[in-house]
Amino acid sequence: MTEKQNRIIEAALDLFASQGYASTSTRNIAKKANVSEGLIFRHYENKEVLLREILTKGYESIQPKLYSILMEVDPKIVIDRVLGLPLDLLQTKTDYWRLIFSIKFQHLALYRSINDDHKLLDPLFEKVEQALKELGYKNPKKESRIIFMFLEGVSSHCLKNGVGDMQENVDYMREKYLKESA
Amino acid sequence: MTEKQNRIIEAALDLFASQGYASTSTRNIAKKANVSEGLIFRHYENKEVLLREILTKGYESIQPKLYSILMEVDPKIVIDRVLGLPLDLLQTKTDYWRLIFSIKFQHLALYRSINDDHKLLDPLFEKVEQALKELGYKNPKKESRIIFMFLEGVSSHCLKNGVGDMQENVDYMREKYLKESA
DNA sequence: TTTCTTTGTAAGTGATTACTCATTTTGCTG
DNA sequence: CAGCAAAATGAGTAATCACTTACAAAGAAA
Repeated sequence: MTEKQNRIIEAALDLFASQGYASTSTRNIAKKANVSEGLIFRHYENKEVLLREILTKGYESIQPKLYSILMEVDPKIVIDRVLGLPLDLLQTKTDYWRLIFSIKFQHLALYRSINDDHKLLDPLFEKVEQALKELGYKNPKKESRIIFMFLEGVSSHCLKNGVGDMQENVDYMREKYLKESA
Repeated sequence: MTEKQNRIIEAALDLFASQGYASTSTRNIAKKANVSEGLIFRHYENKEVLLREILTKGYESIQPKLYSILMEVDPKIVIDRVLGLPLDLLQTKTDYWRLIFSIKFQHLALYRSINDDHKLLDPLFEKVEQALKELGYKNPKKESRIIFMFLEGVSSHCLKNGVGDMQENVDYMREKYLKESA
């Protein structure tokens, strides 16, 4: 990876995340990265390949976090960590997380083909289900679904309205699921 | 509203929802609506005005549902109806609902200016909070936030993966909040 | 130095974009 | 029927799009 290649990736991620993939021109990416437009196509076959490269790199950058949760044995810590994920990713990987959400709705076919490669949250789902089971929940599968729908909602909400006081709500969710095991 | 005007609105909603606003050309809208491209600009100043018109009409079409919930006095029915909203809107107003979600992330400024005009779910939030209070919940505000994050997650999830067995999860949520008032 | 490959640029390409405009058709009113 | 305004068209516009191509630096190995 040359330095200019890095600048292209960073500029494209920034623009894709803030304006959307379709509304971002390769011309503007080149301008922001301070390289010639032709260089983009030397390194990346076309605009979509560039997007896939960005998504793959983004996924790789958050994988350690997912993996460390999957290795956790204490069920309470599993729940605690999973509930903290959206706000964590939102603050440390803002652009990547925003890009993921915008791709979902406007380039569904593309999103699915990418999601087949790196299934982001699927393994976590089973992990949470198992953790809830160990904590004595009667319906671990359905409780797990509720938690994941809640987390998807938190991500979606914060991306458009900002984080605000969402930490409080996540903490309340933590109390709910960790103190009153039922 | 002429008939051709209606065809333009319908074609544009269909294409905006399935391909995204930015990737949909006025040329294709005209072709799908079977009208000349110029006619679009006779009725709508530009592409963005057309989008706003679509969003306003969509909002008006779901307003009766929101209003009937706001008029409901039985707190249990309020919760029940609100929890049913996403799957209801997803099946009866699919394109509009998909469009709303896609606009959120890729045209945030536009979405905010629209959301200022017709605040979709804000009044419902207070209604749910009040209902939970009446049902004896100790933290009605935070429980209400959980419900709305859950609903946003359900909408988001179903738009990309289909409804699937989501009805079960919504029903489980109903049980949770209606049977064990706490 | 010579040769070769990689990295990079600048000026293009045809296709497509949102939008305009001159003109014609349509439908209504007196 | 005449007269007129609104509805509708289709051929335009300049600008922008993703992408190509011809060519120049730059670096490494001989």
